[in-house]
Amino acid sequence: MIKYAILGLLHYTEMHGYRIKEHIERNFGHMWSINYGQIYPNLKKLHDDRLITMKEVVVNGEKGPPRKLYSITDKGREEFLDWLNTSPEKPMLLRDPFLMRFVFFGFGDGKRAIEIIDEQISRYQKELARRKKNLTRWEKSGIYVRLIADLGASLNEMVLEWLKRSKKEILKNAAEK
Amino acid sequence: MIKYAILGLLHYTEMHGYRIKEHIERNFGHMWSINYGQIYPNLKKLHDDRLITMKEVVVNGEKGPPRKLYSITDKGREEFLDWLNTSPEKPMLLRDPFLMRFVFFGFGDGKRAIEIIDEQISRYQKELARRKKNLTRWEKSGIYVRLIADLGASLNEMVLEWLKRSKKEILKNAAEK
DNA sequence: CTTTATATATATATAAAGTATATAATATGT
DNA sequence: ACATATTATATACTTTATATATATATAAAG
Repeated sequence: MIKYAILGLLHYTEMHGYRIKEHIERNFGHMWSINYGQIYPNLKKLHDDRLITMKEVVVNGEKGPPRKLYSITDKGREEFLDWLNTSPEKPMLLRDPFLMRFVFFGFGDGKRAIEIIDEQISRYQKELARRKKNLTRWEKSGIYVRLIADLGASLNEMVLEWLKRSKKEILKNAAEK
Repeated sequence: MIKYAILGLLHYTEMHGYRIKEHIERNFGHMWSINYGQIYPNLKKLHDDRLITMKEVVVNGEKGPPRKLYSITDKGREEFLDWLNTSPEKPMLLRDPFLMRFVFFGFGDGKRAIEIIDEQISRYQKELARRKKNLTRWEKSGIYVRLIADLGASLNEMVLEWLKRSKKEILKNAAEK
C-alpha cells in the first residue's frame, strides 16, 4: 500500500525520498508514520517497474548529497487510478501497543495500569491540541484531505474521552472490592 | 507484539495454535485479525526460548491431527508481566486501505468515490449492529476487556457518522461547482 | 581555521507482521 | 466407498517496520 501512497504523492509533484517522508508525516502523519527503510526500496521497485522516472539534481546552496527527483509516468498514473477505483480489501486495522496492554491489565498491577493510562491521557491531550490548531491548515487542501483531518481530530477526541471514562470506572471498580 | 498477545492468552489457560486464532478473533477481533502464518512461527520461537512448554495430545472423538497444547512457563509469565508494565512505545497506528484511498479521491472519479463511500457505510452499519449485540457478552470478562469492547463500538459508531457526514459534504461541494 | 554539531539525503540489513498455500487427520453425509 | 467439511499444523513468500550505516554541506563553537 505504501507503493500507492508514494505514487499518490508524486501525482501532485515530483519529489525525492527525503521530501516524501516529510510530506507523509505532515499530511497523513495523524495516523501513521513511515520510514526510509520503506521509502527507498519502494522507490527502487517503482523505478524498475517504470511507474516513475528519476533524475539526479544538485541544488546550489542546499545541504546534503545530490537529490534523486522522481516523477510519476503515464503507466504509473494509470496503475494509481486503477487502485484508487478498486474497493478497499480490508477494514480498518487498529494495532496499538497501548490497547494491546489494556486488554491484559487484569493480569498485572492495577496501580501501574492507572499510571500507564495517565501517560496516555496526557499524550492524547497534547496531540489533540496540536491537531485542533492545525485543522485550518487543511482547509485549502481540498475537501478530502480536510475531511481526513477532521476524522483524525474526532478520533483523537473520542479516545481521550474514553481514556478518562475508563480511568474513572477502573478506580471505582477497584474501590468497591 | 503478537508474541505478547499469545503469552497473554496462555496466561488464561493452555491452548493450541488453532484455538489461539479462534480466541484472538473472538476477543480482540474488533480491531485486528491474525493468521496461522503468524501464530505457528511465534509458538515455535516462544518454545525455543523456553517461555512456553508443549505437549502433544490426541483427544478421542475430535477431528484433525494431534493437537500441540502450549502452556506458559514461569519465565514466560515473568517476561509477559515485564512487558505489561512498560510504557507503550508508539501511539495508535491506523493503516486503513479505505482511508488511504480517501485522501487521494480528489485525483479520481467523484462518482466512483461516492460508490466506495457507500460500500463503506453499509459495511460499518452491519459491523456496528453485530458489535452492539455482542456488547453484553463481554460484561463478565472483566472490566478491561469490557472497556475495550466499548471503545470498539464507539469508534465504529464515530467513523460511521463521519462517513455519512462526509458523503453529504462531498455531494454538496460537487453540486456547487 | 579546525573540530563539532546539525540538517539533509540515500541506502541496506534485519526483524516483525501479514498473505497464500500445502499437508494431514478425522468425522459425516451420500 | 468416496467426496466433503472441519480441525489442525506447517512453510514459503511478500510487505511492513526498525535500526543503522554512509555521505555531503552548512552552521556554530572553540
